[in-house]
Formats: sequence, C-alpha cells, structure tokens
Amino acid sequence: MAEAKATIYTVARAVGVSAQTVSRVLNGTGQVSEKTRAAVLAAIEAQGYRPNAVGRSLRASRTPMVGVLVADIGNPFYARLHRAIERRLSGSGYSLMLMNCDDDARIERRQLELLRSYRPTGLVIVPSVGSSLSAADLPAYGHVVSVSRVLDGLPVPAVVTDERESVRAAAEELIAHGHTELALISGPEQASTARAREEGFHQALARHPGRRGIVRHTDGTRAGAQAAAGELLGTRPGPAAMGPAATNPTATGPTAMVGFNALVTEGIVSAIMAAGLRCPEDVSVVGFTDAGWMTLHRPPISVIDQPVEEMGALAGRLLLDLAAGESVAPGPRVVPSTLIRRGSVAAPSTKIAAPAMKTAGPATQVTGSDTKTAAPDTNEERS
Amino acid sequence: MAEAKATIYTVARAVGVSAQTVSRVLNGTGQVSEKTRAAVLAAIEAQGYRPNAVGRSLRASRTPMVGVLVADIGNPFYARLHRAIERRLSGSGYSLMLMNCDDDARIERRQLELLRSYRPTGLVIVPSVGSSLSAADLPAYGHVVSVSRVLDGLPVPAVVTDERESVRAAAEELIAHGHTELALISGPEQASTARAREEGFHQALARHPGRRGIVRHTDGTRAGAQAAAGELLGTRPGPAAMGPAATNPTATGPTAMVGFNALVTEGIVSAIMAAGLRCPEDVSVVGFTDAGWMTLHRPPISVIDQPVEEMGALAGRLLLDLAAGESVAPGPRVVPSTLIRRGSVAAPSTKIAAPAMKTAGPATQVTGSDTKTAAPDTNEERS
DNA sequence: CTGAAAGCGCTTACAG
DNA sequence: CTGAAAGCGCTTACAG
Repeated sequence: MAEAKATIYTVARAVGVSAQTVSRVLNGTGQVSEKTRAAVLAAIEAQGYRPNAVGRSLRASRTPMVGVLVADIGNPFYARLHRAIERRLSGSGYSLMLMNCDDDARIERRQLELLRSYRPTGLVIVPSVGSSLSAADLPAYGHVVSVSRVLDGLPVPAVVTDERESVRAAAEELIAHGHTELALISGPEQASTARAREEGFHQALARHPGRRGIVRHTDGTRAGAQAAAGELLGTRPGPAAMGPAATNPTATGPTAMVGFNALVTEGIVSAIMAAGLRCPEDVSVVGFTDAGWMTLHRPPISVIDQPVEEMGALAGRLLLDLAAGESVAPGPRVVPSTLIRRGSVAAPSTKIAAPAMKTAGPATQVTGSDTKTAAPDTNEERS
Repeated sequence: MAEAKATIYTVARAVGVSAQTVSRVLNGTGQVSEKTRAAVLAAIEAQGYRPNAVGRSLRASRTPMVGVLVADIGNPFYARLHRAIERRLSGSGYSLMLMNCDDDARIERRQLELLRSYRPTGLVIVPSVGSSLSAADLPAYGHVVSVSRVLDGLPVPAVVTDERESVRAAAEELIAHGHTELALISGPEQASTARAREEGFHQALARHPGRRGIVRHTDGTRAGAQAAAGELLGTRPGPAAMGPAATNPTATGPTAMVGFNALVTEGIVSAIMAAGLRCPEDVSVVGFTDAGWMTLHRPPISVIDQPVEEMGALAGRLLLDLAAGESVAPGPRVVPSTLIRRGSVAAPSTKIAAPAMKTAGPATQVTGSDTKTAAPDTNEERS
C-alpha cells in the first residue's frame, strides 16, 4: 500500500466513482450511499491516501492556519501565551505558525509577509515596538487579534491585562510600607505595556506628595535590567563611606523596585545581590508575571501575577469566533492581574546595611549623601 | 492599488506580457529583458501583488515549511531549542510550524498528520515517549532530523548531548565529595534521554562499591519532581525522632540529588526546603540544563549545562543540508555538555540538621533509622 | 528573450 | 445519490 502518491483521483479510480464522491466522503458533505462510502474508505485505507491541504487551500483561497507572532518565544511569558493559544485552538483544525520577531518591526514585517503568502485564516499578534502593521494590511492575515500589547489605532480586538491599575496598586502598597523612593525598571519605551505600567506607577506617586519615582527603560532582558537596577542602586549611600551603622535620612536611591517582567525581575534581584544589598531589608521588590523561581527564592518574590493562560485562551477564542463569522467588536478586553504578596516587600530600614560594595558594571560609586539621580535621555524621572 | 486580488495574471495583463514572464521576474529564473523586468516590477508594486505560496506549493508538490515538534514549548529547554532552530533556518525561506505534543504519542500523531497534509520540506522532532513514527512514515515529512531524543531504529540523523558521560561525571563528583547515597530524579522511563542519564548514573556507582543510587522516574515537571524528591527525603532519619544533634551513621536516604532537567531541579530544591533541609549542608544538588534562576539561588545551583543553542543550530543545519540535497548520514551527533560547579555541592554533613519536618505531600514520615527505601514498580533502584 | 499549454490536488457550482 | 467541467495561483517543460 501507500503506492506512489495517492490522490482523490487514484482513490476514485480504484472504487469506480468520481473524484468528488471521494471528496464528499472526505468532507462529510452531500449525500453518499453507505455502500459507496464504505468502498471509498476502504480504498483510502488501502492506498494510504492522505488529503493534501495545499490543494484544498488553493481551491478555498484560504488556509486553515493561524499565525502567532510574539517578540521572543524564549521569554517564558510568550512561551506560556503561545501554549495557551495553542490549547484553545487545538481540535479546531487550524495549524499554528509560530513566529518570533525579536521585537523588531522589520523582522515582524518579514515574518508577516511569509505568513500572508499562505493566505491564513488569522493572526494572533503581540505587536512589536513600532509595528508597521497598517489597516490596509489587516485583511491579508484574515482575522487579527492582538494580545498583551495593543495595536494603536487599528480596529482589532485586543486582550490585555489591567497593567495600569495593577502597577498602581503595587506602588501604593510599597508607599504604604513607607517607601519614599521607588523605581520601575520598565521595558521598551514605545511598548504599550510599558506605557500603561508607567502611568499606573506615576498615578500612585502623584497621590502621595513627597514620594519620588524613577523609571528606567530597558530591553526587557535580565542583563539590561541588571545594568539599570545596578546603576540605580549605585546611587545609594555607600556604607563604606559612612560606616557600617550610619543612618542617612537624606539618602537618595530607591528602596523599592518594580520589575517589568520576570526576566527584568531576575535582573533586579541579581543587581541587589551584586551590590551587596539585601531583599527586602535594603530593597523591596515586586515582579510582574509570576515565574517558578520566585517561590524558590529567599525571600519569595512578591509579584503581580499576570493571567497569561486566560489571556491566551481568550485571544484564541476571539479568533475562533471571528473565523466562525461571528461579529467581534474591536478594542481591548481586560483580564485582571493579581498582586501576590510573598516576602520581598517590607518597610525600608532606616539603617543602611553594610554591603560589600562590589557593584558590578557601570554602577556609580557614591561617596557622599544628597546625590542626584542621573536621568539619561532615554529615561524618565518624576518626583 | 491593491485592488481585488492580484495574481501573476493580473500583473501580466497590466504589462502586456505572459504570466510566466512575471513568474520569471519573481523567481529570477530564465532571461528577462531589463525593460520588461522593470515594467513587471512596477505593475507588481502598483497592484500590491504578493505571491501566493499555496499555488506555488501545489505546483511544486512541496511546501517550503519545516515542522518543529517538541514535547512542551512551555518547558524552557524546548523554547530555547525552538529558538535556536528558528535562528538557523531564518533567511532560508522556510516557514516553521511549531507543534507541541505533551509527550503523548497520540497527540504527536495528530500533529504530524496535520503537518504532512502540507507536504512539508522537513521535520525537526523531539520524539515523544513511545513515538509512533515509523520508517514508512518518514518520507511524508520530507527530511527528518531528531534532536535531544533519539528515534530508535530509524535511519534519521540525530543531535544529542553526551548525557551518559556528563551524568556519570556529575555522580563521580558527588561520590568524590563523600556522598554514599545518591538519587537521580529522572524523567519519563521510556525517554532515550532518561535511559542514557540513568546509565551514566549507574556506571559511576558501579565503580564505587558501597555507594547506593536511587532512580525515580517522573513526568519531568516541577510538581512531579517535588513529590518524588520529597518522598525520598522523607526516608531520611527524622531529627524529630532523634534529637536535634543526633548523628546517625546508618542513615538511609540520599544526601545528593541529580535533577533530570531545570523544572525537575526546581522541584528538588523546593522539596528540600519543604522538608526543612538545607542545600548543600544536608542535600547536595546538581541540575541538568542551566536556567536563569540557578545563579540567583543561594547557594547557586551547580548544573550540567546542556548546549541547547548548539544543538538546535546543528539540527537546523542538518535539515538545511538535507534539503539542499547533500547526503547526511543517519545516527547521532554528540554535542558535549559541561559541568558548571557553583555552590550546591558539598561534602555530606554527618550531623543531621534540625528540620521543621513540615514535609509537603506524600512524604513518608520516618520514625527510626535503618529504613529501606521503597521501590515502586515504575521506579528503579540499584546499589 | 518570450509565450501557449498543461497540471499540481482539491472543491464548487451545476446537472442529472 | 452521483458525475463532468471549471478553476484556485503557480511553475514546468516545450516551443519559438
């Protein structure tokens, strides 16, 4: 069996029927006598026939395929997101084409060009920073749903979490613990997620005069975050210059940090260690997006738990609805995040611990008090 | 522009040439006068024409698509592997179709059926446990390369790491530190990776009489590993029954554990904590496959660092070679792993620490010394 | 340097 | 319940 290549024609010939009768059996459309159906099925089995999706797609001018484009599948957040989308779509008959774009609009474009050449049924996309996707392009991808990030100005359903509110709540909580100088180690400046989280951060600070908030943009990687956090921590009063038990009420430098994602949170924790500081005694930490290591860490890391699975599942469902011809309104759907309190948030100690001051990287060695925090071009700083 | 749907015919008509002249311009095949080429290009631009991959694939009876099938993209190892394969294949013109199979042979089969319906150019696969892939199926996927796990008895090139040797080296090191009772928290019993690692583990023990090695099979998840490790740790002399400073030379229960993958290592560390034990004082740990949290952890986790990126890149290259018509011999290619020594391995303390004994899950509460370790059917135990 | 014809595998009307 | 014809978009020989 499985001779040469079997097609509906070879099957039809073997049974003595026409090709579209075979097609009918295959698709369960139209009426076919039980006898004919059985004969066709037997011939299919005998020849090892497998349908050719390409022929079918060409005829239908549409491929039962959904593209999933994310910034980086190596980032656990996107891996989980993809998984959730796949789960929701599995069994629906759609193939998933996963694409990375490294958060680069040019790569994104190249990947999308490849995708559209298949005439796909849909696309679930986390738009890259500066995405070039335009309203005119949209139909080429079939139905489009965005997740996590939003496609500015395009009439596309989106699934997001309540970033502004949840970061605001985290910052409020830090303030309630007595912190007066907070830092948000953020992501790419242009990302809609970064903008929303920064807004929430600033909203919380605006409500509490005298508090100071520093935002640093990073590429969202551990290394980038470690450098940014390390630099900030380097502006803290160095105990080497002040004696082990010095108290410094005018100390600058944040005593609490919020991480943009799990990788950034790794970088923050790493920078705190490298600076010889302790968490939460010297620096409180709140992450964004839970990760397995966070409960393993001592102290366990408090985190804004992003509902990744729900977001992926909802995005998948919206796409399925759209593909089924149902009308789905454009605009964001918000799935709420939850603040998980673990052990990495505490009141700031007035005493500065005695760190080894073996700060890695470009951390500024501070010799006195009253230092001003540097505010490079790409960064933002508010009081 | 971008009227209705542009095809090579609409472009041809606009320029006043034939369709295959357009095809020639598109593919750079054959000779086309500069003038004609320019006119065609202009019309393509004007009409917003995009090639249809489906038409092309149907004609060619082959789709420039490579399937990548792994057990679980949510496992960072597979995510990194996919990333590496994608990097190597990017720019080659192949689309990647990523598929999960949850290490379930039936899901694997369904996914592969979907893939073959596209008449793909190739497949890079981490075969599921009990994979149903047969020699007869192989041609349906174009060229096939396996990674990480091996496809028993099939003539397929494979990319693996030196699991047996590296686990043996890790076990030797643990033995050199004075451990006499080691445990390997392994993966699925049937996986080729698990078998190879267990072999290495047993080889090391066989060379050192009097040492005891326990192997536990798990599903490779954190939860599964935590249960298995917790159970093993529960067989250790409970200080509650012996007094805080008791010394017990006949103690059973491992003082060193090797984890099958990063998730399993998380589970081991978690179980140690839950049992109120310390690492490395009470239990030494060696992981398999590095992960970001391992350097953050106190102590930092020693690990057999698997060359994931190299493995993915090599698999991608082999597939490209195959697709280019070069002959590639079947059989394994071994990319070596490296033991990274960090802080989680130390000599076993003769004194048993005073754990809180708040063991989670089904850990056996041991009341006396000289307990025999249970050896359920699915597990294996050697001396 | 260029074109007319055929066909890749399938399904959609349209007839019976 | 079943079939003959046409066409989805493209490329491959084959001619000129």
